[in-house]
Amino acid sequence: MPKLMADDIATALKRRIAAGDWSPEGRIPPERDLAVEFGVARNTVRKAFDALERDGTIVRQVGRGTFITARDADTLAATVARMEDTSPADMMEIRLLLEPAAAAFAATNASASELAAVREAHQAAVEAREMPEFEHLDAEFHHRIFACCRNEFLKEIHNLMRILRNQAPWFDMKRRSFSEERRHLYCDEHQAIVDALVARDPDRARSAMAAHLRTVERNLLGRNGPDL
Amino acid sequence: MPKLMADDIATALKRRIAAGDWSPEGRIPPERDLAVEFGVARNTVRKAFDALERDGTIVRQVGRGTFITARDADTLAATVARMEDTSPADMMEIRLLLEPAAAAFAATNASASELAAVREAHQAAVEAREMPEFEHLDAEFHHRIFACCRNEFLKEIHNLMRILRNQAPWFDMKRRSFSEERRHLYCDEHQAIVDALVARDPDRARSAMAAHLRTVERNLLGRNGPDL
DNA sequence: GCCAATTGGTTCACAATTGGATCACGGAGG
DNA sequence: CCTCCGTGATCCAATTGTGAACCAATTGGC
Repeated sequence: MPKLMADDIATALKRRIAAGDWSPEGRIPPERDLAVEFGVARNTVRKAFDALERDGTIVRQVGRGTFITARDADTLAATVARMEDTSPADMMEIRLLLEPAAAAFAATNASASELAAVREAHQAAVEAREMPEFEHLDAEFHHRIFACCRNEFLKEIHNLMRILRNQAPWFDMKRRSFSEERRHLYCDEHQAIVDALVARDPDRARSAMAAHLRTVERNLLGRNGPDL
Repeated sequence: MPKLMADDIATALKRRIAAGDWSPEGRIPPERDLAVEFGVARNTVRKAFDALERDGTIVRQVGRGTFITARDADTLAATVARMEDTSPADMMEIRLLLEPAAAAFAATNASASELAAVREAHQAAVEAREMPEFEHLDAEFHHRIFACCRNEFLKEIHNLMRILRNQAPWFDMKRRSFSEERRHLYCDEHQAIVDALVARDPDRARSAMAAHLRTVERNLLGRNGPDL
């Protein structure tokens, strides 16, 4: 008979919580069940829970159950909230990481109709004259490339970036950096990307996209990107 | 059996809305039908709808029905909901894209204390014996590398991936693929990454991480990754 | 224009589950 | 002998799900 079973159970529970046995923000099995599982009286489990409750790792609610107090870092909502503070520089760094790869994927994986959709978005952007409309079509162009990748997760990550970039501070920045000359440059670079996709040339697609993004970075942040 | 069904149903509904199951005209089946479909009392479905109505994803009208408000798949919440269905293969593809780059960033940018934190997590993982604990420390190791990158957005993306991988279907998959032998292999590969970081060698860090992830991919998906 | 069917809104009593609290019992150890 | 701690049991209080009934608004057919 080991001394202080309650303490032992408390530490065992802590480890299992830390290990993620019951997902964060999740519910812990009822005291009665755990008592059976540990082969111990319910009162003893309660003692153990008392300790965990005191140091704040769990919360108990009559009639509902016992819950792990999720640390902020471990919830989707908190993570997304933190993303909303992303700086333009950080964002550009990630775009530079993901989009050339996405363009390469697209060059190998895209179906004919998907390619047509990309060209169509490009064409629409060429014809757009005002800044908000061009902005929207530009984003659509990039998004359709991601839609060719055969990777839903990558597509959703880009979706996320697009939403973040559509929020107020970004919009002002884009407006300030916009000019007719730059719009033409972007269209040319888009054309180069489309050409590479149509040619099914992943490497050229990758480098065309990288070149384009470095241009965007230069215009947006007023400095040279790294030479990748 | 009160097991917080309303919450479960609410998240299920959110996901189906995000996925566009019964869009596009925006109408959701009647409460009575859904109650049957979920095998649950109508009152319970109503509870779930109450939550969705509060956070504005649906609108209800007596005599007409329940409708999706944000038909736009362009909200953060919907995007994240769709991410929850990410397949392991897609996830691994993105990890293979981001983590080697992150390791390279870390090799150049990490502060001494951040490097120490990475080593500490590695050491703890080496000493862990049980599968859930090792799993958790393994994730922590990877996350601390991202924390060295000087890119908050990249860090949060990884956080997001970590949370997704902690959900039920993934957990079972990881458990099945786990073995003592593989744990040792992972530890060795982690060591190689740590060595490269300490040596401040971005290229070696990148390739060590890539090699590690290909091992993980092989074990998790039971096939060879592409030779990058 | 009226009526019936559909659909969300509301309320109620009931049962099941779950944490909260207390008590008597018994063994281990001082 | 006395204290500490786990056991087993009992009862309480809070929450949730169930099933049913009825109301109110909308729609569509007659």
